[in-house]
Amino acid sequence: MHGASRAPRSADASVTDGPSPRKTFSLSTAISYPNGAPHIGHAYEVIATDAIARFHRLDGYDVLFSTGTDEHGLKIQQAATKAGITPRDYVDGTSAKFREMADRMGCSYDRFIRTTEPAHYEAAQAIWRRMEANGDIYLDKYAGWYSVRDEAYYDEAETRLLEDGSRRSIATDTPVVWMEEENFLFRLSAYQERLLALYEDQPGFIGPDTRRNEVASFVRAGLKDLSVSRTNFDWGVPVPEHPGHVMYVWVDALTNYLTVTGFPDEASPGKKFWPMDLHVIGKDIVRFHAVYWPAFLMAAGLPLPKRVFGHGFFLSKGEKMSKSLGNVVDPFDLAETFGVDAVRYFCLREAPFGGDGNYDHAAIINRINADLANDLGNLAQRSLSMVGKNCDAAVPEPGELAEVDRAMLAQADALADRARGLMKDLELHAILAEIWAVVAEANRYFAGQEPWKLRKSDPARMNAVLYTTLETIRCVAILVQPFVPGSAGKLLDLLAVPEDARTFAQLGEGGRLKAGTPLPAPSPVFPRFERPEAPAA
RNA sequence: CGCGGGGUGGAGCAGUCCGGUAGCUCGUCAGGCUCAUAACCUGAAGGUCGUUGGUUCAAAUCCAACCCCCGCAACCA
Repeated sequence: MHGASRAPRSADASVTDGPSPRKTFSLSTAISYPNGAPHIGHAYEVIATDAIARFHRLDGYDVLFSTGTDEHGLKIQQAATKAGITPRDYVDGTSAKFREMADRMGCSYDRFIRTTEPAHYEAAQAIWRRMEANGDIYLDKYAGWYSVRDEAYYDEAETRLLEDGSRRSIATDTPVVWMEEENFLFRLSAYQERLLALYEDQPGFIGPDTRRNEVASFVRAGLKDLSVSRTNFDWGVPVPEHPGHVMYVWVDALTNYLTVTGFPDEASPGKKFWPMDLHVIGKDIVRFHAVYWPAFLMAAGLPLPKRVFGHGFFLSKGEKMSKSLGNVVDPFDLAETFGVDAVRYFCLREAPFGGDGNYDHAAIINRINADLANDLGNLAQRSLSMVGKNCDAAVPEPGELAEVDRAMLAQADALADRARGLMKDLELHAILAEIWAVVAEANRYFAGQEPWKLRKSDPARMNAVLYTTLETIRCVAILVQPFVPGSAGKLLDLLAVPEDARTFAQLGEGGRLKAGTPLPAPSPVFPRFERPEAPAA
């Protein structure tokens, strides 16, 4: 049941055998709340996480990459009622769209978790029982002004009375009603010191740094116990032994990360993936992942994830995208217009990972044409077409390499370690910048060596230059696989690099091109994007 | 009163933690090349780094005050 992998994993099959267990790397996106259509933000998160997952797979790790949908809660129940169908039918439809989106974006998740799965109910109830057994969950009567829209209680002072006698929250301006509930509370207040110690001792737990500062100051301001059950609706995971209660959505939702590792089954093959190495989430839900989640896990006596990273948002002309402003960008449209790899490249290159980015058509077109088509695509095309015409369509014999050639290759070979170092800090944009610096260098090298002149004056030298260029492209292509998997694969096809020779272990001396290997006819890998319509106003 | 992010050549950004010739991408202009996807290479123009004051031999970078922009409701990463 667990770990059903749907994406082809060519390289993995051959190396999983053998007695020594490989080092693991497990990571997740947040699970999406499917009460609307997926937009570019969801796409961004799953694309970035996919790139990190692919990077580690290529680097020899045994990877678990999970994503999915968070399907419970009052808002879903209400949306379903409005649509005149059951919550179950409702989420079956909307969850599928999120999964389609991840597929469309070329994401190689190993597990798409839905919180409505039986396995997840079991996990959520198991963690509940553990927290309860630890004495951190207790029953309490609660009364206060409740906002359905916010799913939150407010103190009377946080509300205001309108002229018509109704009451609204001041902060959110949503209607509130007086509610009295018997609720289970989680003893969050007991974890304040331990959480602060966690942030202190494990500075990498929350990233980027600015987010950690925010969270730490929030915790330092004092934590109140958290209401973790609801009785006013029933679309949720039932609280064990208390059929009238369903769990607060965040208890339920956060537990998905355990579910995907097979929790609570001790014998599950996924157990080795807990604790996860990384949760990639939006900056708006850092608090839930960096405060509630570790507190729940501490209460349950379970190990904590290594890192929670809050990425930024893509803004439209500096404004938040929103349905009401009508400036949302549909990921399906984007992929249709520009191609999946172009969208992936843009998202990961345009904004520093962790910071906000700006989306606009001119920017993505510019990236596609300048970086993908002109720099890398054209480098491949100009070198491969020379090889096709002048080297019998096979990898040329390099002969003795000159100093410039070796310097070029040294730069390409140095990329892997630089990339690994930057990946540790999740500097995805910087990895791409480093790779493209080598691409620029390769273009300079090619122009400087003028192989088209050597063709007549010194064919052996031409061969060395072309070989060096092809080899540089090979290294670049292997390294960009996590970011633009489809195009990188095509590029490697053009270089006749076998499917099983495309991991980071084959970078540099580990897998140099063999002279004489026949090459297919070159064709453009990254076409330029030409505006179909007249320049927009 | 608040919390956070930001104000650097035409545009978008890096650099600010650990002061010391202001850098990158795109755009513009000029030149080169012709292998290549009107691509590639070279060079140039263009910024008193929000303002004011302070520390210092030296500040985009440290300190203080101030000004401006954007989030901290909702659908939502």
